[in-house]
Amino acid sequence: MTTETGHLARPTLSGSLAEAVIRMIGEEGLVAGERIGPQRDLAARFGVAVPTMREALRRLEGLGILSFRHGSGIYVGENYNRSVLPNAVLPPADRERLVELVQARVLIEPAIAHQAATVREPAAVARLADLLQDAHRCLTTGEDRLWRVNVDLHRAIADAAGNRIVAEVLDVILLLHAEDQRRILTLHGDPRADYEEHAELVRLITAGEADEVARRMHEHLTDVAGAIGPAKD
Amino acid sequence: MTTETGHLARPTLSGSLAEAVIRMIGEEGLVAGERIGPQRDLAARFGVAVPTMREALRRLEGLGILSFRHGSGIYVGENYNRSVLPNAVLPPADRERLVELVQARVLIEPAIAHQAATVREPAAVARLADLLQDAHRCLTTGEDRLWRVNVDLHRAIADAAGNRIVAEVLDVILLLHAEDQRRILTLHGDPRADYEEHAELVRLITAGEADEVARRMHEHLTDVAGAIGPAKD
DNA sequence: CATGGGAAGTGATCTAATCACTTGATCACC
DNA sequence: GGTGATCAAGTGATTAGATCACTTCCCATG
Repeated sequence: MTTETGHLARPTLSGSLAEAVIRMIGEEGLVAGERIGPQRDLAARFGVAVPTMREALRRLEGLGILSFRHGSGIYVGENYNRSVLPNAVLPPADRERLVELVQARVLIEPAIAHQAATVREPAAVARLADLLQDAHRCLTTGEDRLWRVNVDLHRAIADAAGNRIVAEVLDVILLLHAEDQRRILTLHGDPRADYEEHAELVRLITAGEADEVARRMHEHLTDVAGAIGPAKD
Repeated sequence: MTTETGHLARPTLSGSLAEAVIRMIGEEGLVAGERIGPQRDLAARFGVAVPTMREALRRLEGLGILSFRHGSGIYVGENYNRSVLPNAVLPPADRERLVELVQARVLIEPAIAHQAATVREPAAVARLADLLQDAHRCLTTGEDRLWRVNVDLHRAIADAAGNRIVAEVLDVILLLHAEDQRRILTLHGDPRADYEEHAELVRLITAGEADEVARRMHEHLTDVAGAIGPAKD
């Protein structure tokens, strides 16, 4: 029970190498998308053989902190300096797992919306308006992008709450079994009603109506959860 | 679409190997702590050279899905079939980051407590009583374990909510910069008051007082956040 | 100016050998 | 007979160098 080291110890060479690479990225001020040196140079720099260096780099690739491109180079990934990460190699989800995923959203997102209406991070609030408009466009033209836009809208709400950890948590939840979530939610959802509810959520956040937006967000998500939850397949 | 592939694609050999290993673990029904075969056998089985196989395994090690023990074997780790993972190689946290961490708890935990008082997963509720008693013992004897016990109590509350995703989220938040969190919270906290508040939280959960426990949890955490938040160092 | 080819840079994989650590059994000693 | 040291086998860790595959970009050609 209370043992649990959380796999944080790194007594191994490969482990300390990974740590050293992280430090190096920080010192050189590299950001996501930029290239780190060639593996051969890195190996020489840290005084190890290429395969050993590659093991350390692969480890970071698993976390999404690095990204390999054959023939091109090794690049800093999106998850560098990100705290909460999704398990990228998760076994396929059963129905129960998906229900839990949606219920987790029911639990967390109202609180996020409440905070968003309180903090109202300007950049994110501006993006809310854009996304809403974009969603409306997709709705009239029937574009496939609608799902993505709606997800981005929920993420923008989290951004408006002004807390990176919270934003990352929601990000991960929305990313987990993303395809399954999309299938299940588009199946049970009404695009028109979704849009109206999103518009109302954005209005309430902009107006700073924290309590009301939390209530509405709860309803917005409970509708979906209720539709898929009880169904036993 | 907004770019962002979420590093889910695995066109590389090392990537599909990692996926295959995950499948293999599932098929053989292995659980955390059990040994997977020797790397040489695995390499032969999947028809690749040892270094290539090791790269795939290292990638999973980075995620905490595997654990290497020199001379002993390679074992299934705690994070197998876990959805939400902590970044184990995070650069050191600045003060702002730690404040966000605590604020994230303020945001999420009241909702968790509310759900816990509603669902009241029996096993977890039973553990709550045990942990409370344990905390009391630590308090009287002045043991160092108190911090760990208190953290476990918060985690048990999340378990009582009966949602694995939510429990994992809280787990990760409590694990992030754990040492910094411990330092900052023990500095500003009053062990005696903490115990009383925890006892009240447990009582309310057991009694199913969802709204009240959410309010109390919010206060319980706001006290701490308020104490460390404004201070500009 | 556009295009195709080729050279250089870089990652991907392999082979095969050696070293280091763990584990368990064996065996000597008490 | 029990206890402890020792050793052998199993397994991970690291190395070296070579070769193949992919990307990028420059330059010559049309």
